[in-house]
Amino acid sequence: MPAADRRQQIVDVAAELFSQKGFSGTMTKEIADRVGVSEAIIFRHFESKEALYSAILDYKVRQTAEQIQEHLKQAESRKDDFAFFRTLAFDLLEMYRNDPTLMRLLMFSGLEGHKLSEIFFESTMNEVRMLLRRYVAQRIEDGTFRKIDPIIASRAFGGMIVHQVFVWTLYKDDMERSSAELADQFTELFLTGVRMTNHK
Amino acid sequence: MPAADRRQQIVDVAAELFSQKGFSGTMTKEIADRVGVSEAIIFRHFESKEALYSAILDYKVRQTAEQIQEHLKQAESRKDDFAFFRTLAFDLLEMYRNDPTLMRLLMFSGLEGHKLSEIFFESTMNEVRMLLRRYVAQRIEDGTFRKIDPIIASRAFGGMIVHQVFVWTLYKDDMERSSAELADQFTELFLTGVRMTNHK
DNA sequence: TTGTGGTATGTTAGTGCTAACTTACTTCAT
DNA sequence: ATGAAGTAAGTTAGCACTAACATACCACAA
Repeated sequence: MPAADRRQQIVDVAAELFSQKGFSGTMTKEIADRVGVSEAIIFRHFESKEALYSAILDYKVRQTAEQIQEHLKQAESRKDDFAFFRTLAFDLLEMYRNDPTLMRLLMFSGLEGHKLSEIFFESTMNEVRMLLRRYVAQRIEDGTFRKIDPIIASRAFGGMIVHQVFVWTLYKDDMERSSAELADQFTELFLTGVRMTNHK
Repeated sequence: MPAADRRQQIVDVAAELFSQKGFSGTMTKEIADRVGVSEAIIFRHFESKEALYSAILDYKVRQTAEQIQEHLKQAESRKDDFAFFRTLAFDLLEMYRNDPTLMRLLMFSGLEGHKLSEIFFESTMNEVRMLLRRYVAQRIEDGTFRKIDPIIASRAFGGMIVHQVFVWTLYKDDMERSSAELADQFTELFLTGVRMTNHK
């Protein structure tokens, strides 16, 4: 098998394992076995276990960052408030639902204090936060939203989404709701909550 | 030092370490050093590292469960909606803020699939969820709240709170807001969002 | 065509260290 | 002098990582 393919294969398998058991809970031997190859091969492609872990996070973080950028653009192009928030919510929910490994990797590495996850939170996630804050601030100026704290309001909305992902990630969920339903209801609740009361 | 005291001391120190680095990231030697005692002492008090970990989770989970019960009771005794939700939000925010180790332990053990954290999520946290759902359902029946899905609405409110805790736990926060401010705004946003629009 | 070297991909069988856990012994208060 | 509290010094197993060797494939000069 050509080197590039094998490398990618190792990354895929290892991502799965690291996301299940964290960095120190995963053994290189196990990765090798799962790939169906001897342990030495791992170390031909990656300098160390640490380097492999970084490569995985880097890969996942890049991939996710791209997707999120896309979604942000799409959301920004929406003209009405409902479409804006609902698109954002739906896309993020779907993204994590389709790839649960990402959230687990981010949580593990966040807890373990790995740099790449910090970078992710401080760059990509920050863009999401900022977009939300700007949007809310703008609508307050417009007089459409009440005079709330845009930072807290943004966090409230983000919280609904992230927490749902959190629940999906950590426990077997006790409610069966589609991303669409959740996005609809979260958005409606939020918009009703922040709009001027005399507004339709 | 009497056995009971030493035991408690070990639990305290180990809780701190496990919450910082997870189960497999923490070494028994390190715990012993931090306690200022030889490693063998750890194993006189606990059968294994695993047993120590379970003891810690058990201790923390019980302690937290009690606190939460209290808070739920207090919240339930509140007559008006604002007081109910705001009390719940504030108490939970403060609880985790005062003891960040708990959230980290729960997250680590949740990710690692430890039983006790499952139990916690399925018993104590479930009570919180159920209380919220019942309350919301009741208010919908009363005609005070709009005909929303009580389960989703509860999750939305819970999400605001838990996510805030999540942010405090994982990243240096970029916003400085007190639990009181957050509780106020979350509650107001939520209540405005779910109430009948023609209601004051 | 064929032999020859070179390179890429792989394996086996370690090495050395670390970390959980143990044993055999010491100290000391009652 | 007995039992509770503690220690020093292992033992064992596992894990990251490596060295040495094996095989397949390919380019190309004879």
